[in-house]
Amino acid sequence: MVSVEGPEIGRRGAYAKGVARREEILDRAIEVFQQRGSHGTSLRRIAEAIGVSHAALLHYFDSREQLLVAVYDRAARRRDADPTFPEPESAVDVMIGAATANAEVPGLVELYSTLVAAAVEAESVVGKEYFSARFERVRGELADRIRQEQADGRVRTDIPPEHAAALIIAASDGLQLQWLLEPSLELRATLESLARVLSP
Amino acid sequence: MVSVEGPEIGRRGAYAKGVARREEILDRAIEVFQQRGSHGTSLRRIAEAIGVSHAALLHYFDSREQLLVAVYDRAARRRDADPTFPEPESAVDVMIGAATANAEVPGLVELYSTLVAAAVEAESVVGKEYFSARFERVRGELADRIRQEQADGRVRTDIPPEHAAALIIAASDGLQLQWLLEPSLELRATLESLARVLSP
DNA sequence: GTCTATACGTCGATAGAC
DNA sequence: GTCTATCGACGTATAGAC
Repeated sequence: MVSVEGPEIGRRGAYAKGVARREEILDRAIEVFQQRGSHGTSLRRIAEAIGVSHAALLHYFDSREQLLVAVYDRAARRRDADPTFPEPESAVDVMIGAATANAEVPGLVELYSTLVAAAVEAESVVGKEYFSARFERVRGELADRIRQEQADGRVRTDIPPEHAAALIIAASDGLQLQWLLEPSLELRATLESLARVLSP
Repeated sequence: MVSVEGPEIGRRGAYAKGVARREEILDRAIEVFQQRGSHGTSLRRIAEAIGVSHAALLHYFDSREQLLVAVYDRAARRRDADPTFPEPESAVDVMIGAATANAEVPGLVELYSTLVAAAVEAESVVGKEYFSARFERVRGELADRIRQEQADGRVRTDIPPEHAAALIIAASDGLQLQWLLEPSLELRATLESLARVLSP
């Protein structure tokens, strides 16, 4: 899982449909995923937890996948906006911060993994668009940071910034998966080892 | 996706049920996934492609998930046994070889991603067991290799072998996901950059 | 705009006949 | 060993109440 903003998901027009109610639903849905992960999160069960019919959810979202992406997007924005979060000092710190924050909400990491896996399938439209854009944006931002850090002599210069960016994201995502299956894995320390080999 | 062997999946007893027929089914199913990825691979559609009823598949496999894991396992064993595969020179080469071989069968990478994502969910029993064991085994094997390479002065010694092993797997898996969403990503070159920063 | 009711087709899984 | 029949749950779609 990975940080950063972008245009909001699944809002058809600026004020199409009840924005407040929509966000209320997303907030309730976030709680559901925090509690249950991706298990038992059919449209019908989410609707039940919120206290509406499943058809009501489809009044605000075109499909289950769009709802799930919107849930993840809102949860990610909220985390990125968290003021208690220390400003990261380096590109790797960005991912260490995000990954260790995620470690406290495994349900949302599950949601992220599920959605990315679904996004690579041919029939995924919303997810493919969202995560393609997200990966590209985060890679670009990290690459910019790394370029600057290389200029400052804080990162080795024998690796292209784009490679370093893609590797940092991949390591973070991949390690979180391994950690979900084996919680004794040293998530933070392993990412710090990556930071070490990237420094000159 | 990642290499290496282990005990076979979902075989109840040594010669329980028709082993030959079972393997026949798996081979046909591998073709289905190579062609369609994970899309359109319900039990019923796989059964249709093979020419049997979906209930017949459940005669050989306890559940759809078990079938899928067995399909992936068989495909992975076959690739690992491929004699045209050059013997890897280093731990990172192991993953570079596997990742670039996978690049020719995106359908099986999709299957892998889907299964790992499903394995982290609470209701997954077969998948959780299989991929936990697989990750642990591959981490152990890579860590052994890296320990040796550190002793030989071919890998920097300021990173614990276990961290390097987990990072190499994570980078390989995570990059394959990014590559599926953005095929212009330089999969092989990026992994080679990882090899470079790991060398002294 | 918000929502319920309802129906359609598909899914994984099970039971039992041949 | 393989089938058909059937089950409950699912995502999606539509009609229409308020």
